[in-house]
Amino acid sequence: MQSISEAESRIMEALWRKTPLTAEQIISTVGPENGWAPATVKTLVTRLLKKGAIAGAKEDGGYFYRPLIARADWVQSESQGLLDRLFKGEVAPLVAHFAEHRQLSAKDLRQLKALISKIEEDGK
Amino acid sequence: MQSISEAESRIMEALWRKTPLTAEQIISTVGPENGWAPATVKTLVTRLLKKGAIAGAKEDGGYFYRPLIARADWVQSESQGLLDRLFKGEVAPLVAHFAEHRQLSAKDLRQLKALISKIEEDGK
DNA sequence: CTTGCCAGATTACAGGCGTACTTTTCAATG
DNA sequence: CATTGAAAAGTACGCCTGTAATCTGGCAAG
Repeated sequence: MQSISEAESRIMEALWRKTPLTAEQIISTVGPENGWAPATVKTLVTRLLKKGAIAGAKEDGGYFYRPLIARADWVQSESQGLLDRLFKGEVAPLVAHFAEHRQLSAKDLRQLKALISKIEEDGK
Repeated sequence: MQSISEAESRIMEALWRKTPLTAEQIISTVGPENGWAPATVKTLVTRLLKKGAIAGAKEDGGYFYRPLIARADWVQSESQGLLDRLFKGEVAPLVAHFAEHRQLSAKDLRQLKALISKIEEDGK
């Protein structure tokens, strides 16, 4: 509950990509990705269990882990903090910042315009 | 150099708001803001000194601290990390996320449209 | 019924962080 | 020159994190 650490989030990402996963599967995806020993992955899984961020249960022949919190919720709390701390909670300055640092691709621009149109459409 | 911690960033913010500041001034702004004892603020200042994030020097009668790194640079590394970790480096999904969570104010929308227009204008 | 495997718990340990006090070292002032 | 006052360095300490190994208890297979 009290915030997922950086390393722990790697486990979560794996589970959000594909759910459920066995311990074996988590270890074989997340381990190599991060250069972690199996024991390390198990520790992180244990901590996530204790935090209530994931749950494990045996289902049809295997033992599977599932995330208990939604990625969107996690993303929300992570990005809200940054937005508040760095940009006084305003989205536009954040985007402006990325624009200044050449992080705005043509694709982003296209998607942003579409997004804005859609929002205005809905609001109408 | 190796990343400014959350608590340390409060000191930096004070120095970015107004530079230079004396130890006294830092303590009297940052301390109450965060409920920190003077000793705590001094520790954070020391760590920032050791990290090379700020510098202290005596100038006309007082001892003043100045930031050695620009806020823009710090904001950049902070937000880049989040963008990469959470949104695969794409800005549009980030904005979409905020839109879905009602974090997009009318003001933001207006500013975003202006920003996009300006970018397209420049690119032309 | 026994044995072995695996999930979960326990233990380990160093480094960073938040919080804070104490000691040392200078520079200025009397 | 001596004292003082503040800056900087050192000490402290508990918690979280990253990294990892080991112990334990229950279920499944033989």
